Amino acid sequence: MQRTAAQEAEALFIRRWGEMAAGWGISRTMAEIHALLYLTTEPLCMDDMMERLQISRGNASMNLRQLVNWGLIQRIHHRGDRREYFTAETNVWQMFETIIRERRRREVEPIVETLERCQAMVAAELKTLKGKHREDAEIQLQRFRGILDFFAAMNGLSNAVFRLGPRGLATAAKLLQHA
Amino acid sequence: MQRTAAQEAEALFIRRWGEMAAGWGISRTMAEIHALLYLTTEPLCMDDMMERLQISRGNASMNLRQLVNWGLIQRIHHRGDRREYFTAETNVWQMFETIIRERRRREVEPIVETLERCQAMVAAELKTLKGKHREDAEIQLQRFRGILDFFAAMNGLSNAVFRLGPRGLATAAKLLQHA
DNA sequence: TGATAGTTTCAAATGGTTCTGAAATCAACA
DNA sequence: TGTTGATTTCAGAACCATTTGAAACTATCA
Repeated sequence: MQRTAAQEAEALFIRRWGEMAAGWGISRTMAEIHALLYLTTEPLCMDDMMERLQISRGNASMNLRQLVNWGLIQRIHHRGDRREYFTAETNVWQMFETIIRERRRREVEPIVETLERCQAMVAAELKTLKGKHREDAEIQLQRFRGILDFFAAMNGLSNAVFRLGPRGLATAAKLLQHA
Repeated sequence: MQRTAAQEAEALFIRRWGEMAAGWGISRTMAEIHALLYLTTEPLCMDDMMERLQISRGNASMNLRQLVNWGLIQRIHHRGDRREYFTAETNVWQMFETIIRERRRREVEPIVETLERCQAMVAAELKTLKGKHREDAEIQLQRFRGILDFFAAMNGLSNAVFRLGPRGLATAAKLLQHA
């Protein structure tokens, strides 16, 4: 059976999307399922995906659940069909916002909290310190502040871009060209 | 021996920084070494770090090399001392730019290349297709384009922000507030 | 050139994550 | 409520990246 260009392109994209995701701490399979749904117009059921990606039922189930939790795909029920179907968000802009918000919540917030605690700990001890020790503590505080400031600025920027909506990125880039 | 707040804060930050990095596809140890150097004013040698982080010589060597490759830390030689010392970039802004550029080069560029190939493959076949097949192929092309456009906009924005320099992020966010 | 301190390399071990497959559970319908 | 088909769970298997430690290598100095 001759494969069409569309089929080959699909396979190629799915593979690469999975590889890229793996480099960003997202499981290859989760990304592959997402890629498959992103490219497909009709909703797919679990068996479709197991067949297409050659994965086990358990694996499919776990990763589908995660994708739903992230808000990147949706469950769909067809009347008169007991199976569940899934579709992906196809608005890339929306996808991006979802991913950024989730990762911020899961990974950035904990480190910000830690940094604030570190700052507080050292600041509390600062007045009891003298000489070299005091200088060192002050430098350490600067370092913590450096990262905190960065994250704050990053949040500000991403919120501003989100606020601009779907064309936000391009608009923002254009605006900044002339800044 | 009583630990100072500064020492505890250091340990806490190093641990969390490593955990965060692990969630982003960067090895825990690499990030811990980086965190240690980021907080320390004097350059450290390999043995200092092995001791401090409880890691083997080989591990330290490999990760130090990677960090140097990324451009996040520098080798330093002290006259009359055969050992190599290392320091980290402490300008968070610069750090950020370095990381974004590296990851773009390593992870984003390959997927962009793949997407362009996918597009080309499908586009070439498009004129031979009719009816439903043609519609499907057109939708697939839209999906590929969607991601490509997104990456292009993202590149544009990050370049614009880089161009603004150290205060770029904050400036950009402020500008966009009023857009 | 030999001796020594320092660094890199690499095969093997480890540890942690992901995946499988079958049993348990759940939900819809008669 | 029982039957059936779909989904979830989970213990063990498989897999992969990281780490170790020792040997090889390199550079410096006497």
